[in-house]
Amino acid sequence: MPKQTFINLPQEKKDTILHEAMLEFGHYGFDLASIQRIIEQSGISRGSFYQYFEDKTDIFGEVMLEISARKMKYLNPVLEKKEEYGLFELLKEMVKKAVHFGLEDPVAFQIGKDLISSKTLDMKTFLESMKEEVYKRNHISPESLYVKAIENSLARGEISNQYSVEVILSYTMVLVDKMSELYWMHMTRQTKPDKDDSIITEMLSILRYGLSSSNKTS
Amino acid sequence: MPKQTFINLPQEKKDTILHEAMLEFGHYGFDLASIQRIIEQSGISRGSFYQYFEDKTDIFGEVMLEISARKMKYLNPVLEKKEEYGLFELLKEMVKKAVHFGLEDPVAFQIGKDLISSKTLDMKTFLESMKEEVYKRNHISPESLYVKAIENSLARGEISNQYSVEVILSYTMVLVDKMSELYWMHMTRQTKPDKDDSIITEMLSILRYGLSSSNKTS
DNA sequence: TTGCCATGTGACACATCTGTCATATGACAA
DNA sequence: TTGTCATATGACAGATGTGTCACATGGCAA
Repeated sequence: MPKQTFINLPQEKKDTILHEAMLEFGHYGFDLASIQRIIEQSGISRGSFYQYFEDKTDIFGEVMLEISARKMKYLNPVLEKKEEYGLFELLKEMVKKAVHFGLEDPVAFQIGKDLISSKTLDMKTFLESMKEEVYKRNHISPESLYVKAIENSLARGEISNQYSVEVILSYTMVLVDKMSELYWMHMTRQTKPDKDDSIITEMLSILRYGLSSSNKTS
Repeated sequence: MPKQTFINLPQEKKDTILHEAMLEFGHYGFDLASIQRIIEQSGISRGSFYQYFEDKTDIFGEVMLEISARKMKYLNPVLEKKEEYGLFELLKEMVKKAVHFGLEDPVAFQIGKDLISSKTLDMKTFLESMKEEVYKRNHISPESLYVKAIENSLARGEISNQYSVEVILSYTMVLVDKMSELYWMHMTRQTKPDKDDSIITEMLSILRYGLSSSNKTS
């Protein structure tokens, strides 16, 4: 957690520092990110930095919280209606919102995407507790979200009960990632308007048929 | 490429150095790996190291080639019969072999698994050319392998032609990763014998039904 | 034996980074 | 005005890392 000194800072200064830190972490990843460069870019002195934060991990945590807060703004409209969605609609909406977040806030997006791979031993446990914190703040986790949607769809008979929820969940989560990646590539390469989500539709229809009850008797 | 001096070395010494380098890269990843530690562990001097290799990238490349050579030993039995397999059998065999490789050569496995995430800018292009090199040496690439299998299965009517090959390929490759991960976790946590591949079977059957022609008319 | 050449060695120069500390600044209260 | 306290600063110590270079060693050929 940042020190009180940082919290007391005028919002503008806080924003600058966090922004520069985001750029640094996004560009170099955690391990290679340099406090040196962050303070140079932010225009604060070395001494000040250590009066704001304990160390690199500390500011990194703050950056992660900021990013997750921003991302939640995009996801919340979907989450609020989560009871209404079946699994497939939920997946589609989540993918679209995640990518829209990336398009409109690329700096934040970049970090969340592939910063998750540090080799510092302490880092893995730190990231785990980070996730816990984020889930706690937002009263939600991907697992609980998707498990609920899966159970809903099971109850509705949209999904065959021949598969275990664990396997469906794994399947689901890995597809979310892949669909996001493909949709992202599609959205960033095309100059076309926003509307073409045919890639998501196509991948989801494979999933839908794969999980459909009709297989049960085949 | 390593210098001639390294190539001239007695095999035992070469093995020691590459082994220690593998441990180092596996433990710390490329960015945080230290030549210092590699030479300490290998018992060679700093000067010698630079007479063997240009720099860290150089020895890393050699390590990657060694790993891919080892992995190919596991995959080759499958690849030799690739024409005989349909997509689903091929996927199953590839996953099983990849995990068996991991079980029997964990050090090598670890590096291949998640070392692919360096942030050094040059690194991304380096890794790309590395892959090219490996594919060239083995006259194969995952893409070509799976595309062929998909086309075979399409020809046999096992797969509906309502989906594009690109989407099926994406689907396939991401599932290979996930199935490997799950099967790996299963194999490393259980003390049970080797035989239980039910997780793979379950995930593949979702894929099989998802891609099956019968959906076409539904 | 002598001389040559491939190989081995570690001290060294230079760079980068982190975290600390003595000191400066500036605002506000007494 | 003066004293106090939060904040700001950058020089500094200490760690770690890379790549080089002048010199040592040891085997082999003449």
